[in-house]
Amino acid sequence: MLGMSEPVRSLRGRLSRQVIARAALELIDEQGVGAASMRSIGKRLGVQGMSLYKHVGDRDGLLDAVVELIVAELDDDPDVPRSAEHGWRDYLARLARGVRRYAIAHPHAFPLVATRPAEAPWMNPPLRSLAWVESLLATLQAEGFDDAETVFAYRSFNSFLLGYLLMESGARTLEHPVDGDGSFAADGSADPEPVGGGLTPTRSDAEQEAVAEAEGADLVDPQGVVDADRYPTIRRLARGLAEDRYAEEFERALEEMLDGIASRLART
Amino acid sequence: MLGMSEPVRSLRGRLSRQVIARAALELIDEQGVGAASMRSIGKRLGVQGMSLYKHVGDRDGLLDAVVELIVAELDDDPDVPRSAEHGWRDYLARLARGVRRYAIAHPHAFPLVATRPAEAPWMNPPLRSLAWVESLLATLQAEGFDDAETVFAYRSFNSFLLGYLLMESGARTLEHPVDGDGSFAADGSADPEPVGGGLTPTRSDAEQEAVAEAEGADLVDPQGVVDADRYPTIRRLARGLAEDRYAEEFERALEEMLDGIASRLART
DNA sequence: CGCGGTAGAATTACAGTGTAAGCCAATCCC
DNA sequence: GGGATTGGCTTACACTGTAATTCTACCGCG
Repeated sequence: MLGMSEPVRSLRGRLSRQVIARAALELIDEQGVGAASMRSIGKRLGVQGMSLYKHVGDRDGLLDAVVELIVAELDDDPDVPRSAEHGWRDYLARLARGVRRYAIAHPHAFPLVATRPAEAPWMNPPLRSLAWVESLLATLQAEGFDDAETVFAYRSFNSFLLGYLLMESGARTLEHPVDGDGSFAADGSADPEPVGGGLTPTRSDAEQEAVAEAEGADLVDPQGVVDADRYPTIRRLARGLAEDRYAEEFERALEEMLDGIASRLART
Repeated sequence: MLGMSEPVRSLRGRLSRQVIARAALELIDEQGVGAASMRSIGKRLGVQGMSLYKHVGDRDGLLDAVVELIVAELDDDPDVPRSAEHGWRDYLARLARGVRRYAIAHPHAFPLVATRPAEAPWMNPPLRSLAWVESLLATLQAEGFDDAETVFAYRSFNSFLLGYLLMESGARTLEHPVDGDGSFAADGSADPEPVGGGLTPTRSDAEQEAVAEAEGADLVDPQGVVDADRYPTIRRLARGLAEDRYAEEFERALEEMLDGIASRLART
């Protein structure tokens, strides 16, 4: 038709599990997981939302694809080793740093990696792929770990990274907010009569809530300043607690975790 | 009206943030977080769904209330100490065991405790309440910890519990499934062309996916049996990896974490 | 060159979700 | 008693995931 430069040119075949996951991850990074709806992902790809189902099957499938995509960043990370050329400590340390890199790259998505149900009880975050788990286990065994030591190291590795990085990415998320969990940001009203008494040693249970001086209650004002009378220690340590020492602390905690594994080796 | 024994008797005042959170937590425990919608919670309380908004303000508020409720189980736990009568090690260990108790009591809800955005960057899971954080920090200081040591111990405590318990509750969740994340269970079709190449050292990026022998791909069959050719180490260690040694391992890992704090104390 | 067959995107439709707005009755306080 | 207020009810709407169906551009074949 004469002036029509590009009459849309057929979207056929432009979609795939991979490009969908990529688009979803972008949305999550920019606006939180709640923003990644089928329709919004479709829109970003110039496609109709329902079309995604041919490739991901399901919303759960979509999220699984996102998790795979994130974990797959390890494959492209040049500092992550394929085998223990410089010993198991170096191997595990580099791998751990690779995991931290992707966790920091996707603070809004990391909780997904950490909490999505696994395909088997031993297939734990943050590796979450048969290939990487096999690689880790086989590498340790090649380094002389026996079965029990290997399992021990695997669990130490997982739970250390999970805990540390969830803490770190949780704190970082607060600095780049976006919205709670999905849906839309509600105005910050609040003033929430807290549900638990809070450390009072009363062990009763029912019918005694009465009035209970429920006024000021646990509260952190918008600036993050806490009631100095009730929480003096927090108040005093607040600055130190908020300080970003995550990088060095990670290195130190990592070494400590590796020491734990080493001492377990020495013990047998 | 003669025969009308109880003409409904006015639901007025029966609702509160607390009873709502309780109902929501029951639903979550039984059927996963996705099952706890405003309307379904309302139904369980014999109430209209919209009525909840007068008490929780928001869905986020609801989830926060659930988290508060769970953490508040520490208040009623007779084995959780209020102060370090038997030294800081005993104090931290008992507190940690209390946290583990509520994590195990609510495996479907624990990810909420672990990942819900905090009110301040230093207010980390799994304690999540000013009262408990204040208690922990003050107790340590009373035991002679200086500021840096206190912060260090706080972080170690948090990230250890977060990691270990998320791993454990994740594995346990697989044994008591229910449904992925919300919505309804999709039939277990799958066969998902994996999104990442998986450990291949190729660093290209685009246009080379071609066919890529994408057949068998990373797969764990319904019985949890893996391809023994491709993943021999996993296959061999599978039994050991799946074994439930969480209780003893927790105790050992806990001691190790406490050792880390102790050695940090000694170093100054 | 044409011509199914088919894969993959579009369309329609529906139940379920969070929540804004307004209503109305029960309760409380004077 | 009689407002005022509280708290549950109703209605309504935009948005979600997804089942079912239709359309259409492309592929391999003759």
